[in-house]
Amino acid sequence: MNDEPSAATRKPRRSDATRALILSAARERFAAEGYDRATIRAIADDAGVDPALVMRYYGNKAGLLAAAADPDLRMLSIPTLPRGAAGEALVQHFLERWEDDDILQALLRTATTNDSAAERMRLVFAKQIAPMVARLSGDEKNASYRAGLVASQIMGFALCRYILRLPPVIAMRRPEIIKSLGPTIERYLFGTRPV
Amino acid sequence: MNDEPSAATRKPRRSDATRALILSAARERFAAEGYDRATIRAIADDAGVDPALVMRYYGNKAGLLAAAADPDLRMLSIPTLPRGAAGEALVQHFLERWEDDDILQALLRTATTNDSAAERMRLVFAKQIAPMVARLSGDEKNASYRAGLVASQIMGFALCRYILRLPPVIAMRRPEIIKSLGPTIERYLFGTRPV
DNA sequence: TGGAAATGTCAACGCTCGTTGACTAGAATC
DNA sequence: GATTCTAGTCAACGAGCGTTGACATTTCCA
Repeated sequence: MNDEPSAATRKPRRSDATRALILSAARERFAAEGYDRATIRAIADDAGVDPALVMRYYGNKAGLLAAAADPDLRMLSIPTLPRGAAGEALVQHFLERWEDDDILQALLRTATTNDSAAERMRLVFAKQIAPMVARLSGDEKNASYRAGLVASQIMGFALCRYILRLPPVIAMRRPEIIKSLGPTIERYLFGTRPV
Repeated sequence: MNDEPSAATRKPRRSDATRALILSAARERFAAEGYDRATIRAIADDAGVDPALVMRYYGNKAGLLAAAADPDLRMLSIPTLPRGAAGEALVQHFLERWEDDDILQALLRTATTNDSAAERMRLVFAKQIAPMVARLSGDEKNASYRAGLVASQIMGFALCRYILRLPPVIAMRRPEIIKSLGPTIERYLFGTRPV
């Protein structure tokens, strides 16, 4: 997904700070406005840089999106939990991810009208969510089915809370969210699959 | 929401057929591409008219969206069902609505980057979903909380299936969807609210 | 120390978009 | 039958966008 050498192996460039500034501004703009409405000019402005520099570093607008929208859901940090604990733990983990990382909002806002962003969401689903669900559920055979259901509930909640801002969904406090959605996720992980 | 006189009371205009043609083209374009990417020029082209005519009839692009995105979820057609039947019936009803009416896709695609569309979704939630949930659950006091949960699951599933097109979510057949999501909706309607 | 590379700016291009106002043809009305 | 209203077209505008290439400045290295 990221064909650049990792930060550890690559020798530092003098422009790294500027690149990071641009990327951070891009994430914020993409998160707030989505791909189409977020302009390179505005992003460059936020970063205190000329628009042409953004092109120099990231090729074009799609390249900037690709560089900015590479989320890490940190699925490996979730321990393998028994039934009765896994659902709520998962909900809590996702809530934290959504609130800590602008990228997820950016990606969701963008993916509804931009197919390369949607493709990236499918990749995140396949590479991060599905394996995690397979591990937690212990049901390798139905893992992608279960992962699809988990994703539908988690992303639906994020959509209603962070994007559409439905008042009763915003009003919910974190413990209530965890207690409300936890059993749903639990059932999607461990419930019997209908015939 | 719609300040024009209804079709029944207003005397017919010679241009009604053209207006309907434009509206239908707009719905399709908005559904397929979202507000920003759908251009008035393309919509006018689909309808076989000049772009200026769209402006004449709907004022501006926002007015066209407002006229086109006025969904009816047909909530009144859902009978008051007992526990054990309501969840699955609701899922089935929403599935049909999403597949029959382009507007819902258009509205969702648009609402992620356009606040007036998001406002319209909040209105649909408040005027159509919440009252229906209040009626079905019989729990007037917690109706908006329950409605928020129901919306999060239903819209999340629609998002994953129709917009993001996650493969395992597309692969599910209708009976499986109903059996999988039904119990979740059921719990959101009738389950005890956590403290 | 001198030249090459890297970093960054500036002005402009070509394109598309929403929107406007003048205009034409046909229907309705008196 | 003259006039007024409605339906629709046409060409153009101004603005904003992504993108480009030429240029200035600073840093690195032999």
